[in-house]
Amino acid sequence: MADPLDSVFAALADPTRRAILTMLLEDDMAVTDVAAPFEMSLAAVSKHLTILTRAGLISQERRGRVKWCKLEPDALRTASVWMQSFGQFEPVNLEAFERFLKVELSEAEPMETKDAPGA
Amino acid sequence: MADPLDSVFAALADPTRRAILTMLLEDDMAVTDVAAPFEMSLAAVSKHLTILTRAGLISQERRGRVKWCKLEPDALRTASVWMQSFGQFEPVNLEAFERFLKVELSEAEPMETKDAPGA
DNA sequence: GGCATATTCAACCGAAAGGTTGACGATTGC
DNA sequence: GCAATCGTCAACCTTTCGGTTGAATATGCC
Repeated sequence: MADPLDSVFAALADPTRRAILTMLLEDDMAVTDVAAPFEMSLAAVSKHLTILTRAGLISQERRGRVKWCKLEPDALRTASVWMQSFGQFEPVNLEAFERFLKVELSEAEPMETKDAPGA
Repeated sequence: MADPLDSVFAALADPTRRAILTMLLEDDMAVTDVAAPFEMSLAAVSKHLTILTRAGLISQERRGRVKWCKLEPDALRTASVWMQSFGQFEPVNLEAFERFLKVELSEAEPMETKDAPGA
């Protein structure tokens, strides 16, 4: 996987890993505490954390016998920027991009879902 | 995969599919033309297009024996909003966007020098 | 030292991803 | 009508993914 976007998007594709990122948004956490809310084993969560780390989405720092997990938003920014480029069709129109962002951020709360493009 | 974010991010995790989306950014294309620049078989590309369709990232419309593929950016927006509402980082900065465009567009070029489908 | 705690490793498993090939159903054009 | 074109389907293969379990490796505590 040469392209970092590969690993970032692959990491984001799993609901458990997205939930972990959301948890880490509030605070840094130890591995055991990250694992607590999930039904799966600790080892499974540990694997998820490895995947998130390799994607650059989190960092892990060991202090004593506890490993602390910390959100690393930079990797998310890269992917976000990539996706933004599809939001508007004039690739170099930064004004449109700016307008788009304003609308986007103000609508950040209601996550509407759309499907069935067949229409 | 209940959550639409699952399928959207999973679709974006593959470099072939991201390349397809970039191609469709310029114009709607027939399946055969989409497949032309890639080394893999037509059937493989057809599968990728099915995945993109199920994620809602593109739509496919059959006219005669040709099936046209069209970008559907709305699905991307859902994922984008998720990342924005998530990010502690300041709203995507325009410099990063500009830098991204330069890199992305210069990388997209050699792929299309083959037969320039849909140009 | 000895034991509990924190985390990973290793081996294994079933399912899904991503690719191939060959056959097949439509559609078009001569 | 028949052959070429467009695209998918079906079967198959290999690799990766996401999970399990049990053992192993630190580390902290008394």
